[in-house]
Amino acid sequence: MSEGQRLERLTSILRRRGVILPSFEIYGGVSGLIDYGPVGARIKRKVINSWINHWMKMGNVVEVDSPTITPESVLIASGHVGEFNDLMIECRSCNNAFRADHLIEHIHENSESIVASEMDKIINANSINCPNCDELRWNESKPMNLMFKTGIGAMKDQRTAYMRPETAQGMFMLFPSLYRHFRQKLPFGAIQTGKGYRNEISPRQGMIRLREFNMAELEYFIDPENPPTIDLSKYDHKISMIPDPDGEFNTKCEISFSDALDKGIIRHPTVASILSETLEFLIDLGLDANKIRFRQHTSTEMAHYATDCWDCEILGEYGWIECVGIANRTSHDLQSHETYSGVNSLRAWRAFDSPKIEKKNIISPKTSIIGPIFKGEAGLVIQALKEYDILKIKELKILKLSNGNKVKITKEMFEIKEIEKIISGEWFIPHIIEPAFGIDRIIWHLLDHSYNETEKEGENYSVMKFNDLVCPIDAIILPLFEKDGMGEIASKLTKKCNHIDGIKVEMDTSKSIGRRYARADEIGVPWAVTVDHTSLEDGTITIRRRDDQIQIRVTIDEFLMNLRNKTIDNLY
RNA sequence: GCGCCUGUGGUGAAGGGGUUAUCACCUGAGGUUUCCAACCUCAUGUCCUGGGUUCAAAUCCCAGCGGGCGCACCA
Repeated sequence: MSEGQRLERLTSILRRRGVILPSFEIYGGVSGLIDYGPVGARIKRKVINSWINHWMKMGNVVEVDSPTITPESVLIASGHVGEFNDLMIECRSCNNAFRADHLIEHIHENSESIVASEMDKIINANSINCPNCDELRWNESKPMNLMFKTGIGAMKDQRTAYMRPETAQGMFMLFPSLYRHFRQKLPFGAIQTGKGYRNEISPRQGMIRLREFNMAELEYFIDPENPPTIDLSKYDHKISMIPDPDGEFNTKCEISFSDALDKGIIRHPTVASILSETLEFLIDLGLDANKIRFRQHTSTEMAHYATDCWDCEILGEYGWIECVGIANRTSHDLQSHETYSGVNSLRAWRAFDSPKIEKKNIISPKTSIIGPIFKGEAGLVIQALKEYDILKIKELKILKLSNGNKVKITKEMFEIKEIEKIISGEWFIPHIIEPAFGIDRIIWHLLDHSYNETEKEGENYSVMKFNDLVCPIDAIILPLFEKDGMGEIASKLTKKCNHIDGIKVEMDTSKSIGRRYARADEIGVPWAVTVDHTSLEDGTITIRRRDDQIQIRVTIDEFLMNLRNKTIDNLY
């Protein structure tokens, strides 16, 4: 079998067996949109469930669910409206396209905020030639909107909105509610799975770059001064890491998470623990640990606010692909939502170990004297006195009130008092460590790593080696023949299996037994149960293990019990 | 977005102006068969879409849509 075609053979199977298919195909299809068919949707569901269960195990993590339609203001604050509206410009002589702001960044301070018409003027006035062919023949620059725009409300007066480009904003919006839910104690996390939308210029590479995609994100809110430490010893073996090439450790290495943290390659303890949790999740799903690596962003690649970013990359038919991005987003997101919205509820309280006692002098107006003298204006006088600079109070003779009037002040009207203020803590904006998972990319690599091509009696033979966590069908029931009552036993057994929570079983009666095994292997069914003549006599069935084709004979009850407990392996 | 290549049953392919479009596998029905893609009979199903050229288009031309690769973009 030639290596170059493995990708094509795999995609053929995925289509034929209803795993992944192009969407809207009878109308010609739409690039960047895919369907999960009957088999694929089941895999996707199980991957997402595993993901949710994995993070829920932390104990201080809850799931939330927010709208995909997001008002423009939210995305202005998050920076998406700015970032995702870059101007593109095209060279008429060589047809290359460039980001217009990149062409003029050396001559313009704020190159990202220029409108299209002004951009064209600047480029032509400064004779910026095409970096590729050195000609000065540009088309007009056009904004390239990477978000799907929509409007809330049916008539005019619509409020501009976009389909969310990430689920994270929903979690940020819910911070006040999360903070209350967790009894105002950090750290805690919120997870969300769901669709995200990016109107990619050119979706490529099958399901790697989609316009509508499944994402799963955890926002882990922490106190930057008391970052939580999590046990890193779970994964003590060596991990492939590519640290920031501009950093101190600039060579690819095999190192454990705890060593990488000790050496300062990973710059934050919580980031280290999230990296380790991420790896554990991927390996549990069945991805090949040797095809997973962590790559640190260079400082230029990183968003300006982030301090430590890692990509978890997985190797497959398309090379190394980023499947998870893990970032220390610091206080940036909550901070900018506070700034843009004007609220101050996106904060947490940090109690000091012992309350701080602050002593200070204040101006204390003597109201019993001021009142009779100034009558109606007394309130304003008291106010103005309190706000007066205490260092200059001794020279004070004429005081200007907020209504513009000036009044004469004498020493009898106030006194300087020393007061004690007990400060037991402070408000601060929590920092956020965020792992963002591209579920479709992970599923692709799961399919890729699970897909095994072998030969059986001279013929190509395909097996998907899924584990219990992700297999679309837990077992297939096969009556050897559909006569003498074998079919009936099989139907009853199928029904019983499907009544077990979380178990999905199918029956297959058509064609020879070998063909049915092959069909089941192709979509990764781990167990094939055969009802044969012996079953008619003593109620036993045979179980065939997909990965080594070894068969054992057990009673139906034994099978059911072990299927429920996922312990069939123990019968061997 | 641009350039090059490309699109034929569910899958993979042949056919490159001329009757009713071919093949393999798959799928369905029946038969046969005592556990790894067996066999027999029958059946379903296709020229991406829209224009144009022509007496005649799956075939040639143009556009759109989809796919692959490169550039660019994105992460």
